[in-house]
Amino acid sequence: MKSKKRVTIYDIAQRLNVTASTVSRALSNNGYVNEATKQLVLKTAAELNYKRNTLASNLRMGQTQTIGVVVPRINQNFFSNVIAGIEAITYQKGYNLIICQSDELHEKEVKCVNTLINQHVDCIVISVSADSYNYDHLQNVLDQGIRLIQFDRVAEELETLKVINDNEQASFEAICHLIGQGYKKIALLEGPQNLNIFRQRKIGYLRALEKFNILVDETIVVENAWTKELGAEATRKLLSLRTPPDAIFASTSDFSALGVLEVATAMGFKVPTQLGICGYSNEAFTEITSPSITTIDQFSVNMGTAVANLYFDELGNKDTSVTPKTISIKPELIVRASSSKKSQV
Amino acid sequence: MKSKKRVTIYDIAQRLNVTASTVSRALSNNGYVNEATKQLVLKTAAELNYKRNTLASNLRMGQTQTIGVVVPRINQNFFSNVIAGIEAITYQKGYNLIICQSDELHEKEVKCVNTLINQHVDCIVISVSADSYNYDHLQNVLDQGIRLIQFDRVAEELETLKVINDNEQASFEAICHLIGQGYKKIALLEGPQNLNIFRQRKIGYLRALEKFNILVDETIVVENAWTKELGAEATRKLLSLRTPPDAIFASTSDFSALGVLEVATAMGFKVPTQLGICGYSNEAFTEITSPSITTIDQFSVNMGTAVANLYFDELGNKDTSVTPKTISIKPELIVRASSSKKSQV
DNA sequence: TATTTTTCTGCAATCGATTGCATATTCAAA
DNA sequence: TTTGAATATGCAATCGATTGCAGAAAAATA
Repeated sequence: MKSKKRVTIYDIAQRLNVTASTVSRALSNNGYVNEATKQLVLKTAAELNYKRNTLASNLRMGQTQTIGVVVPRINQNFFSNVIAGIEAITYQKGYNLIICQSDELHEKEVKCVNTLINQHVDCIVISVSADSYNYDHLQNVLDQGIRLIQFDRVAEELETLKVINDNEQASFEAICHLIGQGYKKIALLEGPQNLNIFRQRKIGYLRALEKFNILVDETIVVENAWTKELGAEATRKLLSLRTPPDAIFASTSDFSALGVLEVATAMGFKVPTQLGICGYSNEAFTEITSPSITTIDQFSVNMGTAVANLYFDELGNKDTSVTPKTISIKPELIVRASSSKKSQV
Repeated sequence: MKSKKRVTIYDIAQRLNVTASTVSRALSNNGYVNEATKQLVLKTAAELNYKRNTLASNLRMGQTQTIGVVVPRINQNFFSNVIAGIEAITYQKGYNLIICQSDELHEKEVKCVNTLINQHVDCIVISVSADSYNYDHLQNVLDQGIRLIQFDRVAEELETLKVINDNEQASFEAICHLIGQGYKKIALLEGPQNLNIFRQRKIGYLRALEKFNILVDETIVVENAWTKELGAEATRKLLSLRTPPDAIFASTSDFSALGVLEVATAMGFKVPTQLGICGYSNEAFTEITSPSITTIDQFSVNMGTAVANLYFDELGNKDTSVTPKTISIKPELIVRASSSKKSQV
């Protein structure tokens, strides 16, 4: 029942007493074809409900008009937005998207990348998983002559096109803002330091402290606090210190910041008067918590369009090697109630 | 620079002085191959960094181990969760996912489906766009011998496998709950009625009213209020009525419910005492608004796994036609503060 | 030892679309 | 009318992997 034989160009050719070559030329608008013949072919193709077999075509042409995307989690806001951004552009160009998710696992990421290579995608777009410990698989992509674009979480040592956020600057500005609001002792919830984004955010934090001659207090810098639960746990400890911090920068995510807010409220700390909070990512919910949470917008959809445009502008059909290039998108600090001590007073 | 020639089975064959047939058999573990030869092939393949060309393989084999997914919006929570669910299963089975987004546009949806057909995906999984006005393109999928599974928003008249939520029942229960809490005049914010899900939710609403002998008041049934803005606008009107409703069921989405909440609060209506609110979808933010919003959880990730499992269990490699079958997932009413009048008093 | 069975490998066709080259036809310029 | 260019179409190879068939070699059985 299933495999009703698909219609091919040979079927059309036979019916019109021409060869497949002619049909192919008519359909692809390539080379000389008599206008009348062409119309006939088109008409017959429509009648027979012909659909081009992209597999065959791609095999012959040596390219697939397909871009493979590997992200840690498809259903994480930031990534699904980036994907949507990529899609907006690739769709216009008639490109397809194969989406893989690494689940933050290096092993799975490697498998995904290999599958994409096997699929002969024209380009692989990736944001690496949190536990990446080497980038051989990405080097491999390059070796196979496949374009590679990294975004957000990137392996800095690989010479590829990259689209990143200026995490350091954003983080720096966030801390400056907190200091400007009068907070004196600012804790940092940091993410896995093997990821560039978290390293950069920490650097921004340190740079801001330095600027204001504040000594770094390692006891209020908490590692790996990047979920709501971990953020909550860290906060419980921080606020139980003899001299607790008066602000917490959840540099990992807004979820973490939410954990901070909930625990702080539960422990009777008034936000923002007794405790300032700043998150990262501008998740939708940050606007509607009470108080609303100060955070950093990453322009995720734009990041996606930037990635796609980069491909078409820089790599597209060019056959030459490409000079590595990094596009940096400036995130925006969004000041909300959770860190507005001055305006509150 | 770019097109470093990829290694093929012929390269391996040449090096070992055998034919491609042997190499193919060795690599695919198919048919007779001398163990020693096989090991040699495997070793050489690894050395040369050989990657199978899936295009060629798929063309020859007539199937792609790929499933195409079409959703209205990739970066909409519900859909990205379903996709994540699908991915979890398909990944285990070694299948690939091509993701398309219809942007709620019928025309684009048709194009996406056609692309997927051209790509010879083994199965298309779709949730139709809001402005679908016919389903020829889906019939076409079937005609091409491609499996089709619909989920959530389905074209009921098409005889395919379907995975849906029991929207009617969920809606019914939500209204019963509101009535049970003492709300007497319950407004409905409804979605586009060409979509099954919104029709069903309305039916559930009507059925619940009927059960309690409440007459339907058409003036408090608002069409197409499925964004936050539209929900807000509708609420502004509803609450300005001479006798405003004392509860609003935003059957379209939690965003709409959020709009309701914001406007109600702004207009000085106390939630839940003066106005009960119930949303739909259990978006993350519903838990952290104040008051938190009563809503309905759709088990979106499960829906994805159900879809994928359905494919492998029912369609997989079977060559027969399939009896249409509908899997209905029971959503769960999550009662929160926004509708808990009794417990408040 | 003769015969059958099993294992191994190669040949060549196949999947469907594309394209360089060759041939044939048309049309226009000389 | 002759010549050259432009137009139309066909032939056959190609992309890379798979597989039915056939022959050869090895192993098992009579």
